[in-house]
Amino acid sequence: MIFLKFVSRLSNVFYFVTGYVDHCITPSGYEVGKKSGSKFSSSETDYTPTHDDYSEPDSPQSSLSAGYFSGEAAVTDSYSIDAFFITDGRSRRSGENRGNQRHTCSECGKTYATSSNLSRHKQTHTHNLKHKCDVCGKAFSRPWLLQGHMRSHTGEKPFGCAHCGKAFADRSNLRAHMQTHSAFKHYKCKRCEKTFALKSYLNKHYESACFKGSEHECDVQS
DNA sequence: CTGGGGAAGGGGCCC
DNA sequence: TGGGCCCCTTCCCCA
Repeated sequence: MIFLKFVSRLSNVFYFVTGYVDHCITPSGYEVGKKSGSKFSSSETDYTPTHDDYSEPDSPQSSLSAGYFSGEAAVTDSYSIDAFFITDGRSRRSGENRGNQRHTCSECGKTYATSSNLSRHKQTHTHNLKHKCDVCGKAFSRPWLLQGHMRSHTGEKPFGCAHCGKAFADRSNLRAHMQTHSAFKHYKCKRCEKTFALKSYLNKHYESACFKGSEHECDVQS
């Protein structure tokens, strides 16, 4: 069973921020990541924000780096950049090719891969927020949203960057932070050709004077 | 205007 | 059916 799970993760997609090694991080920092066993380098696995091009990993090693930072906040784990950008395969892309019947919401017409997903979605129509914070009273639709919210009260930051030591309460925020370590800026403005490391930066740029009032589309620098 | 981080929402999938 | 974990995305705020 454990082996099957392991194999399953082997087939999962992953991505990696390019340019990081040569342009940004300290050698020692990268070595920490290398210890995780990943053989990938920027030359062989380019991170593509459109997620159109994934490569199969040759090595299953990932997860956590050897580094451990204990800053002001309690950091449970620290993640190297290569380890961090290897997913466990539960990404939204993994089920796209299944071709299963979609489940449609009778209220809004949105479709979902599973009945469970549809059921969960329907809760957003009823506004049934049954997961309530004991501290501030704020309610959430899902338990893990409450968990993440509680970290804002406790100051817990389980996700640490193995390269700079900064810790985050949210994994996605750490992921975004990892991209700031990359010297390559994958998102390019179609009008002025300025490039940005994060898509959100580009979107903000689009809302700036450069692109105000005209059509735009996200372009990815190749 | 850009860069960065915090917080939250919601879909995919597994158990 | 629902919890839990994954992911991406967006919004907001601040330097």
